[in-house]
Amino acid sequence: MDLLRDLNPAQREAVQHYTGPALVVAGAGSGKTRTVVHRIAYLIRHRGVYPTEILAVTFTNKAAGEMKERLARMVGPAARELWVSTFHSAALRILRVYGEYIGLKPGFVVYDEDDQLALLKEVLGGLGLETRPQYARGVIDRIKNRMWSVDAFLREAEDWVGGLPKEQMAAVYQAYEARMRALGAVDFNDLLLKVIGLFEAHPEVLHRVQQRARFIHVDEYQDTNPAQYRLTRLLAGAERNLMVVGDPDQSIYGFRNADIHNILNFEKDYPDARVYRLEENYRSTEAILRVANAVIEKNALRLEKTLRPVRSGGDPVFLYRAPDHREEAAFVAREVQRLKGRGRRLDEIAVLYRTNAQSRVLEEAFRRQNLGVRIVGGVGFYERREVKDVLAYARAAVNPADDLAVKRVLNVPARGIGQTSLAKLSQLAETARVSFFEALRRAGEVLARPQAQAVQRFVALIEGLANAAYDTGPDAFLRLVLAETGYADMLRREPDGEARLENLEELLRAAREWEEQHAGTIADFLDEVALTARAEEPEGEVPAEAVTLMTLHNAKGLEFPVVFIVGVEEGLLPHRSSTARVEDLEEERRLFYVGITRAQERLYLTLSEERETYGRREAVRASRFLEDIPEAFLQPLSPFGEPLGAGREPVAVRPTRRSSAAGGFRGGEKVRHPRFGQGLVVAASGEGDRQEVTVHFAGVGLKKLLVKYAGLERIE
DNA sequence: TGACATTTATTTTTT
DNA sequence: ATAAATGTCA
Repeated sequence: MDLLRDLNPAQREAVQHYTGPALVVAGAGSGKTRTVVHRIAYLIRHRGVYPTEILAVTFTNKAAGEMKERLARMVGPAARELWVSTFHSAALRILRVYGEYIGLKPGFVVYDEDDQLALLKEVLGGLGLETRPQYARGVIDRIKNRMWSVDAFLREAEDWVGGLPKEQMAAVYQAYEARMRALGAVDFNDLLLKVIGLFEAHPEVLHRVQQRARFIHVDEYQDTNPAQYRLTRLLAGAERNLMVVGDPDQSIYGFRNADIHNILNFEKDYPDARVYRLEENYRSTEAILRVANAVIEKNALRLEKTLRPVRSGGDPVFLYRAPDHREEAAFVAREVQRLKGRGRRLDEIAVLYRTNAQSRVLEEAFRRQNLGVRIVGGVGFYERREVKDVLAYARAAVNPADDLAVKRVLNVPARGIGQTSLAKLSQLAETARVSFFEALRRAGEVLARPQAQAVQRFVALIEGLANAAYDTGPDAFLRLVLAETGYADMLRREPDGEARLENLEELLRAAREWEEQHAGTIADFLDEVALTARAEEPEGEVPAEAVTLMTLHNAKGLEFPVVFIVGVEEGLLPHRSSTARVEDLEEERRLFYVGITRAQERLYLTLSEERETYGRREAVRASRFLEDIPEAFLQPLSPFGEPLGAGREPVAVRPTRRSSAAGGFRGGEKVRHPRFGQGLVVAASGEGDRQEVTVHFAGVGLKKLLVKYAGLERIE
């Protein structure tokens, strides 16, 4: 297969780039991944580079998996020698090998956000300080990301941060770090920071890793944070065979300390960098792209670039304004139903929103239309209580120093070890300066006979699990946990235990799937889980045919023939928390841009006039970003998806289902009104005499009517 | 200790 | 609207 065939001139040049730094500015849908994959294949086939010398870093594990697959197809078995992973997975892998060099315990665990918060709650309580753990976590994140020392923090930070004077916050940070060390835990930022520390303290280790990464690719470079930036520079070292790929217009992770300047300044960092620009868009129609360009043009912080469509013309971009969020969701569902009727497959359709909370109404609307949905992200699978409990047993077995995990499962299921006993044991751990688990071993010193015996049984249980952990695969180990701890029995006795047990079945399935791909123990599986984003989790039962629902953030890198972006309103997009600063506002605009450029053929923008948040109804205004789009680029729609404003009237109406019980009306029914004529019920509330319906009448618009007086007649 | 009622926070996005 | 945290009583 010719690696250069089927590439445009710009892609071809990038693919043939050999040594030295390179920046590939790749607009949305410009064949970015394709270019990287071909380049790696080209290095192997035509430049004599060994696969074991190539590293490719992606943003998500999923992206890494996809890239590996495409490479396998292109270069065959040699692909297995390539190093393709995320920054965090790569860092963890390095630390598992070289961690001892910098004093990491062999069995260290990776703490996720929830663990951090739980620990911080403890730390704040211990210091007698009052602030939200989330705030403290945010500050600690910032300290680590900027790689500040405590002194630097005291010098640089505002006097009052995260709800505390900065001196107190510094104390929180130090206590947090000390506890993390004692627990044998590292947080997400630590993964990167410790590798940086390792490389700086042990150049020979850096050198060895560099042999494994002589040719480096960093995907989504616009979303790298300062630590990732530093790590990249260290790895690129003197050889500097570094190709970064990205699009400043798609930088949407500023809140996670990603710094768009990393890509904007690449040419300053590497003055001899070659720059390749991929501006030809193969994904979207011209109609969609001109909207995208109109939106992103308004940003100041960018590298000038215009996406050129390859696909001319196309359907107009549609705009629908709903009376409220329910009707907005109903519109989307009806429209999807219509598209399905015209032969669209549901998996060709995505609905994107700014916040996860918006998914709920949509899910309900789709269910009413009997349309399957697949929700990506949202309430995390690995965040469910039962999953966390079972994994906490595994963590406790792998690393008994993990106090949080031990405390979590000590009395789950109930073992008669209550708050009082827990407090005494914690006290003992603190005064004796030993781990909580060690304190459990000495329970006899502080507890009465029955409690002490219960604790002893628990200690024996964990020790038994710990013994098994060395040589047991995740599936078998987790089964052991369920059986030995009585956890499964406990769930069987609970009212909603059935659903929880099913979730655990899902966990076991995930473990088995993992085992098919990797060889390893429960400890390795825990690593995997720690680095898995919510968007990459197992999803449980998904209908065979389903519409995809997800946040705009999760949609990055994906494409769909039909895309709906819902809630294009002030307060949501841009989000209310991001309107104060220009940088934040520009990021919101990029987020909108990312959403628009996911669409291949058809794009719908929808918004509501009223929306319920926190159970409170509020009037909302259209997003300021809509004003950036010339009116001629948008086609307003009626509630039935018929073009408005062009003098055309709604025609075909699609009743949802069977009509309801006598008298009552429901959404989707066709009705006749003595004065307004034919119309379609778009919403109904209340019952009997008090039933109120919202009806859309051709040429009249939406009317809210009391059924009792309206004199509506059902027609079909 | 557990069942139940009441209060409170939560909704920005996630490796 | 809802889930989690807190409080109250048996």
